[in-house]
Amino acid sequence: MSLSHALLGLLAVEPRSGYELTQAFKGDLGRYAWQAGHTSIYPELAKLADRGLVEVTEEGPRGSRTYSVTPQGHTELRSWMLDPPRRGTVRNEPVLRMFLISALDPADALVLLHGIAEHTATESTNLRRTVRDIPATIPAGPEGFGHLAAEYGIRQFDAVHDWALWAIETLQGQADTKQA
Amino acid sequence: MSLSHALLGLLAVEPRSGYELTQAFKGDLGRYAWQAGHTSIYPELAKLADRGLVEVTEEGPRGSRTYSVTPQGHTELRSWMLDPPRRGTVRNEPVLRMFLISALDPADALVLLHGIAEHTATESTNLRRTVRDIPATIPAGPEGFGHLAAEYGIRQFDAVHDWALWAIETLQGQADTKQA
DNA sequence: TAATTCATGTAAATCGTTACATGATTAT
DNA sequence: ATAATCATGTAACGATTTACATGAATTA
Repeated sequence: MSLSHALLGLLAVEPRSGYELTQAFKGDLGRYAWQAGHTSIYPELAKLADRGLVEVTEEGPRGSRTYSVTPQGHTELRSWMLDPPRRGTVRNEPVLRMFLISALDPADALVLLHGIAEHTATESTNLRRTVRDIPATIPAGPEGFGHLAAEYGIRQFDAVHDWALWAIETLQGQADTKQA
Repeated sequence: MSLSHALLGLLAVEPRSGYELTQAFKGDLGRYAWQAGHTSIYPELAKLADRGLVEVTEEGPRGSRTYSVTPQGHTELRSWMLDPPRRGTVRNEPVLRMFLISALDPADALVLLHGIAEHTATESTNLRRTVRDIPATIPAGPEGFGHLAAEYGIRQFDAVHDWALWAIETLQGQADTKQA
């Protein structure tokens, strides 16, 4: 279960309350990497605190509690990040669709591929816009790394886009050959 | 929950028993797209049968039962494949790590990035070998599509590899600038 | 003062994994 | 005969989601 590590990582960048963590999951993090709602975040914070990996370092208005990562928490996070990436849960719907394309007839497969080409083009454009809004010089601090993640996304979307175009050509080429 | 659609898709390509489906998830499908063990597959097959999306079309030795997709099942599968891809569960550990890179100090970040560059190079090479073993001409039937999925994987790994090299340069460039 | 946002929680239901369990058939 | 593989299942536990619930502080 990686929710604990997601929380640890976010708190390592900057101490936050459960509410603020919940907001973080509503942005690109939840969109591209890991989803979580407040009903799983609050209990998980309590568990992390029990294990001594985080602690409440500040209490604010409306009963808000700001959590920080303890030294043990940092150690745990670091080893999860750098350890031999043991097989985590693989659950990727878009890729599953790729594997199941063979269950569609060729006409439907082309419709699907055209949709993918369109979607990836849109997403890539959106991410490029996001990057353009970030100052040109990469800041030295934690913010600079958002740049790395965005660039990662752009390259990924572009690769899938190019693949979809290639796949469409390949399938159409086959169909033409058959008809001839 | 996409397990039902994964099963539907696999059975649409070719009728199989629960045991054979379990084997399918042990290959590239489970490695890259969707994981499932027999303890979730058997109950799910029963549910699909209850809903009339699959049916037992053959019984073999050792109590094995071969399932096929019904017409309703085909309809359901097709709309899942082509429908506006509503947001499925996003749960991607590698991408989560990308987002949390900012929680590491620069030296650790470089270690992580080097590991990624190495890993993606290896995976890409493996997949290229797999493709080379497939006959040069793409077969017309379902088998031909394995080619598409493999090409998808290769391009994805190459993109991440290039990104990691770029990220390493970017981070090192920053460090150098700072020191100068 | 009414609506919105901030801020946290619990309970029930669903889903998934691990461990447990059984027996038939085939290969050595 | 023994081991390996084929073939299916259940039970307990843990994680996740949806629905329910409350109240403080801020904004209009």
